[in-house]
Amino acid sequence: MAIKEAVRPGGRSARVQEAVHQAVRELQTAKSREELSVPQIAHKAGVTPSTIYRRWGNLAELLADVSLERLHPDEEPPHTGSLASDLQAWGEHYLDEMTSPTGQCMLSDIMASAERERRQRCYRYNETIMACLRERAVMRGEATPSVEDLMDGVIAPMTYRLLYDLDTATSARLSRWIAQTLSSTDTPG
Amino acid sequence: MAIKEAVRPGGRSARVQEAVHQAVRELQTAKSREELSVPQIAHKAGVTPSTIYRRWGNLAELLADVSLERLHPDEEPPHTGSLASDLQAWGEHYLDEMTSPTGQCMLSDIMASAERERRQRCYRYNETIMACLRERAVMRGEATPSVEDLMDGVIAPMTYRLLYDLDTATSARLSRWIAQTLSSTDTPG
DNA sequence: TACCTAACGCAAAATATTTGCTTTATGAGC
DNA sequence: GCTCATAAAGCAAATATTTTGCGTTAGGTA
Repeated sequence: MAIKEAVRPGGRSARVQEAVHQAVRELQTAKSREELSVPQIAHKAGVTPSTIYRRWGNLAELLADVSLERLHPDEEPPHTGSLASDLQAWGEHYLDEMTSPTGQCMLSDIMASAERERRQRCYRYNETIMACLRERAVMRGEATPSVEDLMDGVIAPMTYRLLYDLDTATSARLSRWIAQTLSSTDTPG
Repeated sequence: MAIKEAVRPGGRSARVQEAVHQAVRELQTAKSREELSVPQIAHKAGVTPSTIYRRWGNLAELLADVSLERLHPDEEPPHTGSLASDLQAWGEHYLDEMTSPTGQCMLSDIMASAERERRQRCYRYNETIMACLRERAVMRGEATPSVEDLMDGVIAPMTYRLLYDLDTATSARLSRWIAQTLSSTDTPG
């Protein structure tokens, strides 16, 4: 099953998709992950289970789809004056979200997806944010590392710890990652 | 369901566990992930499905259990003379394993596990290896970063890309991560 | 307006999962 | 060694989920 990006918009498909997503989001607030089932979601969404199976394949992919949508940037990260502080501010907000039970579920739902594309989209999402913050810094004339270096130096350790060792995903460490990553360009040569 | 580490060893439990693990490993070579099922594994292992459900809870946890066992260090990483080259050698081998279809399955099976403990064990496993390589370097009198810095600087970006953006998990990048990580201690202050 | 077709509903069939109860095998105490 | 207590396995019935074939509906297009 391929990831469907654009179902015919505005039509019945779109309504069904929205109803199902909505049903998942509502049920998630009331029930634990293990209590969720496709028939249950289908019933709440006013849809037959086979519709869900045909569209998403299985529960895991559906949950991953919903989580990925939730991840999307509501708005641009706040401006704080420097790349270091932009990274710190955005990162602390992100850590807050992702260390919460809801955030942890989102992360593991996405990781549990068999679709490589889906996981990659998660990567691209963070990449877009890094590119945005970096662009601001460039405009201000700051020396900046490449987007790739930001991904490796800041996003990677943060995500790694969010996934594997939650207790060590802290804003104190975030500061270190940022400092370390920026230091390689601040004093070039 | 908690992770069971030590079932009564040598007894029937151990035999069942081994038979089931074995059955999974054999079936994995012949079938794709989506074709695997608990009843099928149970049959191959000469066991009833309910035994598997009671011991592991579901297919995902069983697969995660098997994958985690496979991850365990067969032997100590080879000595190559310096921390940088030890890291490079071990890392290339690890990348090789984990970029293969089998390795990718292992990773996602482990990530799909709902058990935080299980994922954390994966972290500890890498930490042990980093500690081992670092210890060698210390014995040789090399300046070395902390284990935590090795995790953040080398393991994190490598794992992050293995999970989210496979094509960019390359040994060329590995060299960069190693160089970058070691440079912060090579020329201290 | 009249197709064409993707997506949905429905319901039966196939699978998978859970559960209550029975049986077996192991380890502990004698 | 023998007996007992118990954890884990087997079995089978009851549930629940997932798949599938086929008829229906609603958007899109000519």
